[in-house]
Amino acid sequence: MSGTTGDKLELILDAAYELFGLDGFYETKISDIAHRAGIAKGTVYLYFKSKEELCLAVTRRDCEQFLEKLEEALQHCQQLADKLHVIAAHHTTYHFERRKYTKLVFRAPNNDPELMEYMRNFIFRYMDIVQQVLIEANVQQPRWCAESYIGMLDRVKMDIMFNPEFTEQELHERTSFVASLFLEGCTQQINREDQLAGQRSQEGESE
Amino acid sequence: MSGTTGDKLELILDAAYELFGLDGFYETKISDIAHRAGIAKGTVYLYFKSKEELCLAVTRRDCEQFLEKLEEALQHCQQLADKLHVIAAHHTTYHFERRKYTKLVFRAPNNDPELMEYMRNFIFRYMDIVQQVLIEANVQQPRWCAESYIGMLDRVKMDIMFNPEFTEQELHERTSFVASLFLEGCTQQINREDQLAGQRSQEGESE
Amino acid sequence: MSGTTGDKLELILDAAYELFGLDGFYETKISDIAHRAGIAKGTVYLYFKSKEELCLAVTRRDCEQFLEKLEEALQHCQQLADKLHVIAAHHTTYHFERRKYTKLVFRAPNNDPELMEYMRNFIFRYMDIVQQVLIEANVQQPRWCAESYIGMLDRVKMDIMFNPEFTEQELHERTSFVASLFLEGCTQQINREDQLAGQRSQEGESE
Amino acid sequence: MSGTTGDKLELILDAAYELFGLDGFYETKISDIAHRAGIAKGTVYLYFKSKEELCLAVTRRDCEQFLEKLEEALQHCQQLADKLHVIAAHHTTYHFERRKYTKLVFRAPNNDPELMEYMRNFIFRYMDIVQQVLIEANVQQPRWCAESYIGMLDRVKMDIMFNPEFTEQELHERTSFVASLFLEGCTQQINREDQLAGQRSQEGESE
DNA sequence: TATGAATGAGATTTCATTCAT
DNA sequence: TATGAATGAAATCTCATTCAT
Repeated sequence: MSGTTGDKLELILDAAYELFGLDGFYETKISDIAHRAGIAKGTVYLYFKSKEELCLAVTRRDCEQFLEKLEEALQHCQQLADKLHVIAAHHTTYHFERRKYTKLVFRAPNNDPELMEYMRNFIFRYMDIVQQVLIEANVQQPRWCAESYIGMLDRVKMDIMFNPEFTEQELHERTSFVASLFLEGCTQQINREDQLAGQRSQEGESE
Repeated sequence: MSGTTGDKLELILDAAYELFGLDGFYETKISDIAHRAGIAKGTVYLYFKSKEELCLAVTRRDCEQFLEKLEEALQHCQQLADKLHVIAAHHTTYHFERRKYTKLVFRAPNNDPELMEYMRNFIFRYMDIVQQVLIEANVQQPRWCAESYIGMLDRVKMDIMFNPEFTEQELHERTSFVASLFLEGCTQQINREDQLAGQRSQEGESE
Repeated sequence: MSGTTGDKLELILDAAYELFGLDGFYETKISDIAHRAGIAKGTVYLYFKSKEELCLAVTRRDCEQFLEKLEEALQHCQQLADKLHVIAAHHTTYHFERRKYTKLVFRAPNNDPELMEYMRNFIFRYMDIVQQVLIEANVQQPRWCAESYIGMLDRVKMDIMFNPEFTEQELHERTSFVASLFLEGCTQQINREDQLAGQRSQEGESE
Repeated sequence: MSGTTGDKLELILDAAYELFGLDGFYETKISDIAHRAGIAKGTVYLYFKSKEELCLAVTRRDCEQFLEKLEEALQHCQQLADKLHVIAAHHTTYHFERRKYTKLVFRAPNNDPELMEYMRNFIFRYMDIVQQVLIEANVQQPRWCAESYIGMLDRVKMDIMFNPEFTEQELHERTSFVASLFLEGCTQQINREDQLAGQRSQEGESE
């Protein structure tokens, strides 16, 4: 009545994002979504042909936003280390901010080919961006590196999701940690540690 | 007599693993499972109180096996590098061998607390094993390192799952790559590359 | 519009009353009720949350009607004897008119606490009405008398239900009989009979 | 193994009586009965063709016992008043003793013709006994009187069943009350009361 | 007789989707 | 567009009964 078409579409997407994210695709009823959006059940079907299509739209909006913001953030820095940190921070922060809803990813319709295809594509695009950063810095095997980096970050995401007490403080630490681990590997730390140990043992008799 | 009982339980678990893995929890009907196991629908309920409980049992069997085999494999090597490689190989191979079914992980019942708890626990136990390996090698931040390593491997798992043409050859390459990246970080490679480039440019005119 | 809604609810209640009454709660399938009401199975669940709730609604409608009509009928008479007759006639006639369906009372869901509570309450309300009539006439032990009266009438109801050939003629006779028995007790009749017999034997030799 | 056939049959009947009585026919599972009887589910079917037949057997045993005991008790008295009291006491006591299980009557299979027929028959036999007592005392309309008497007693039974706090004390009072009400009617009490009131008002000015 | 694993018909209930208004 | 009552397919789970041992 008072709103335009666009308004209602947005309302539906918001409601669906929230409920799919909180309860999962299968557990969320169209009527719940309509109720939360403050519209009638039938109206949902004026905008989306099916529950699956709605889920795809929700996912798409979320993922596109994710990529957009990432690209924007990457424009403000030049160095590899900076860029990696930006990527990491974006990944973890994005999911931290949406930690109530991030579960969406586990709770999508299992057998919707369009959604599967979109997700496959999304991850490619995400990897492409990271890969590009690595290529520019002459990193070898940029594709696989990119993928590994995203994997490391996704594990942090899982922690955020599974652990309700995950703090912002921890978020920053973990973010920096992942970036540095990726850059230098774990051996660096061993080496340094060993070197320190070596120095210490030279200085005196220690275990 | 008692063998028959065991048989049937195993038949159900196998059928359920296959169908949950192929089609997802929600898309799989108990009657499908029964049919594939060659038994009657009601029989499933003699062994499992509910579909959720069956799913939990399937998941549990799978995950326990995963951890058992990992620990066994780790006993045959001493060096950090070897151990990391064993972990990586186990992770990727395990999922490669079950690549038709690994989807199970995405397709679990969304809101079954017992399953959620079990999965949470499983990941902890997995991380503990990796962490222990790192601790023995004096790696700093062993917990976070372990987690990152698993994240990197999980990303490979996703590739295996999403990409039907993933080859065994690629599997080995990716496995080694992840282990080495984790050890040395991506900068190592840049450095080497830069050094090589430096050397080459000293020797003559290079691009 | 709103009339339609009411219609459907009424249709369901009518169908359920008929089928629960004829066949019993457990033997009646929701699909039967829907079919008889000329609607879809799912529609029943728009109006009633469960089969039990539907049964409660059916029972409630029936019982409330019973009490309403009773109270109305009682307003038209003053004397105790008249009132007792009205009560008896109402009880027997009500069940005679519904003799095909009265079986409902035996055929309720066994363990629905709400229904149990409602029935318990209904019988109290019924007894209160009868008790009030007795109190106004200074009858001693009005509670227990009321209860006994209802018991006597309920036995007639059972006869009506169990005996398909129960006639309207018999109905009236039984009704009057119960009312008079309740008022005067069975001894009265013995006495009269004895007196009559005594008189007769005094007058001469009779049968 | 250690028991005879008779033993097991009795065990089953006992268990079935208890469970049908406590939970109702539909809510009681054959497996529950077997469990409580300490035998295997299949064994029940060696003794009874179906759940309905078992229920019939349980009911039959219960009802036959009821009638037997009643007839026995009636042999020990001569006067109408005594006999009526014996009938009342037997009815109420029997159900009081079994008050946990009396619910059986409401919870029988709805559409088993054999059981329906048996119950119809049982009530006839019960009424015949009471009727005979009344005939011997020259009570008019002995059939209807008998029926009314049983109705009054059945209402007490209902109270016993529905009211968990029904005491033995109350049981005796109610029993006597019903017997006396049946004999003398409620008017007697009014008359007496009125006479007393009349006497009192003659003796002085009292409210 | 006794067992209890196996069966499978069948019932309730849910909910995505439609469509008359 | 917007509504929401109505639909009905479909899925889980139960449990009386059977039967091989």
